Amino acid sequence: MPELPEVETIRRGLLPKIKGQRIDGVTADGSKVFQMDPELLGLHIPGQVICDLRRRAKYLIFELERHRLIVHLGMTGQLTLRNPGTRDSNRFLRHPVTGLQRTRQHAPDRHTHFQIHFATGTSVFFRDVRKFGKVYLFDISDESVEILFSRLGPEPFSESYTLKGFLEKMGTRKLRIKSLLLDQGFVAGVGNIYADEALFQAGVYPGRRVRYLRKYEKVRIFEAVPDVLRKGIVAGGTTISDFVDSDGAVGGFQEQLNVYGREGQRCYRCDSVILKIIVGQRGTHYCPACQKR
DNA sequence: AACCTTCCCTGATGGC
DNA sequence: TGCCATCAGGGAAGGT
Repeated sequence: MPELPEVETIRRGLLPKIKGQRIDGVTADGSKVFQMDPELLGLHIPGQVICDLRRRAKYLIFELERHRLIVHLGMTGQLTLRNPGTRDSNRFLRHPVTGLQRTRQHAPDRHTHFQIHFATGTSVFFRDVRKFGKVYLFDISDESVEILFSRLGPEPFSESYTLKGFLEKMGTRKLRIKSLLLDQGFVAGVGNIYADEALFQAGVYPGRRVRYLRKYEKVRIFEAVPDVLRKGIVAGGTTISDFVDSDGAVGGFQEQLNVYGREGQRCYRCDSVILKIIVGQRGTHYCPACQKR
């Protein structure tokens, strides 16, 4: 599940390879991931240069000369480069939930929803098995793009992410802290994995009601969120099932997870058995000794 | 307004 | 062997 570190890892991998490249052609299928007529891609995109690739929350924004192509990877979305000079891989990563996933550059298949081709022969593929991803195309002068981002909270690495704002937004809210961290309007970019890891690092039980948190606990959560996200980026993201970077390689942060996916295993810090519960309809992992109720 | 639940979607898995 | 329920979850929609 691509969260901020996975999306940022993709951005950093793609940017140097595609910046300044002129788009030669585009192919797209009729998938529901497209939030516009997919034929508009072929109509508008070819001929334009990719000026930049930015990220806002979990969205990737391809800045073209006259358009913005915006991609949200949803649950299983992948954005990869394919170099015609490199052999496609037949290696797979095995996962009990989502099964076999390619781990290297691969040829397009039935889940590949669009391809951007460059004159060099290189392509960018968007592949999404479960189709929870979304693709948008905006004219560069279309200000309605802001509607897409208007409800997003602060970027955890920006100056808009302040303790003061963090505490104020918590206010006297009654929901559970895990659910609040998943709310993209509270802080942008946190998903299920990093929410669990941040709460472990902060030593806070995920089911705690926000209004009953002590101030020092809120401060620790405030600090833990960017900290675990940063560690995730440094490790190249987390691969539980589908995530691959722009070169098709798996991430490394799954090796550093303290609680996520570790149900029944021992806590590295205190040797207690990690538990899994449901919070806000999401699987939630925690250490009952390090994160007391 | 705040909060909670349901839905979308696919492929692997386990029970019968 | 096949069939069906179950699970994973980001985010929007619908309900209370």
